[in-house]
Amino acid sequence: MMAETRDRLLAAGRKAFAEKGFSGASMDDLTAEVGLTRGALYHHFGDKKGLLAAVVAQLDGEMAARAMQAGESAGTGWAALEAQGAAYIEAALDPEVQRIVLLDGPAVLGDPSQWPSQNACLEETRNALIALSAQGLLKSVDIEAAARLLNGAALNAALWIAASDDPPATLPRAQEAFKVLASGFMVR
Amino acid sequence: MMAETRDRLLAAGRKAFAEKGFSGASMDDLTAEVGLTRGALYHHFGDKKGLLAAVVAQLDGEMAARAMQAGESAGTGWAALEAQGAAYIEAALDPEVQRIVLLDGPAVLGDPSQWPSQNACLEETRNALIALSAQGLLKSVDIEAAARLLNGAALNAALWIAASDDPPATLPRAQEAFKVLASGFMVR
DNA sequence: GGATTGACATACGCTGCGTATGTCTATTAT
DNA sequence: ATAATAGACATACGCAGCGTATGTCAATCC
Repeated sequence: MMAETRDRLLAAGRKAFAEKGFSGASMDDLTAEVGLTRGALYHHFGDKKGLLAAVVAQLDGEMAARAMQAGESAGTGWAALEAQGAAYIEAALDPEVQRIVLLDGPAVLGDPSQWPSQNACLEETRNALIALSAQGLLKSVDIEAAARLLNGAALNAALWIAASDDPPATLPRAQEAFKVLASGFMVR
Repeated sequence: MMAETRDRLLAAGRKAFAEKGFSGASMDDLTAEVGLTRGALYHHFGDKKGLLAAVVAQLDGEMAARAMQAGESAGTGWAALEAQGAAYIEAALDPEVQRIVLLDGPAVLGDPSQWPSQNACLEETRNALIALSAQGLLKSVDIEAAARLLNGAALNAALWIAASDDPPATLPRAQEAFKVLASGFMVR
């Protein structure tokens, strides 16, 4: 019963934050939509930010799962990183992800790498780079820095795509450029 | 007289937004600090978002000026882009820039490329890439996409650096990695 | 010299958050 | 079995903060 209430609030929060943004979402409306009051919300999540953090963690997990799957099915080596980046860009095209994880999340909760959810996507990128390094396919660069830059590039690409006139047409442009850019880390 | 009032409000907004974030900044407090009331603010900027937009435009202009100067003094060719990127990363280390332009700005005003201030830094990067392309030093990539990715990488690097334990030590790691990454766009 | 516009201040209402308090149910202890 | 306690919510309250409507005063235009 209690876990179900939490889930309902989480789902309502996800919807409201995606549609109206963090500051635009009313906790009164949000809770009423699932037949509850603010009392339940503050009991489970502490405050408005707490709910956002929970929603972000959920979305982050889903994104990482997709990226990991994409990386695995692309086999090993350099193709895995490229596939992962492409998947990340695609995931970030989701309006929910965009608004909640990429825009409001950092503004309200601070730098993503400090989140308890520990930015699972960044972790994925790091792992891929480590694997490449072990295979001798990577230039000698700072892994952490490289992962950061790649992630940032992909993230910004997604923002660009979503705001563009024709997202479906922009997507491949970004993904192609990402591959070329990432090749900067490749041994020649 | 009137321009001076506007400037005072702008300065107060810049300070308040930097220190307390957008939602944390009170328009009452902010205006009182320069001996005015909210009436003046709404007269000059329309609403709270209007003030933020004006502050962002100001900061954006300053950043672009610094990046351009760095690019010019680095001479021509590939070094210019690298210097520009490094300057961008450094500029983004400023807490004011960080909080206002990189965090709250996108969350409140939406994608930076849609801002009236037209993200001057992105423009700089684009120009540098065009110059490189004309010199035949650039792989055949989508210029717009490339500029986006480079900018995103630099931006995220800045966020990482600022949140790190030892920013001064992290800075060179990021800048070095940026150079390596950017070389992905270089003809071999 | 009256009318109009611009540059602010003042007053008001409403939304919305967080907290304090109340109620009911389900355990746990005795 | 019942008393006590803790958990899961709802209700009630206070307060900050935004936007708007209205008022005032000076400058300018006709």
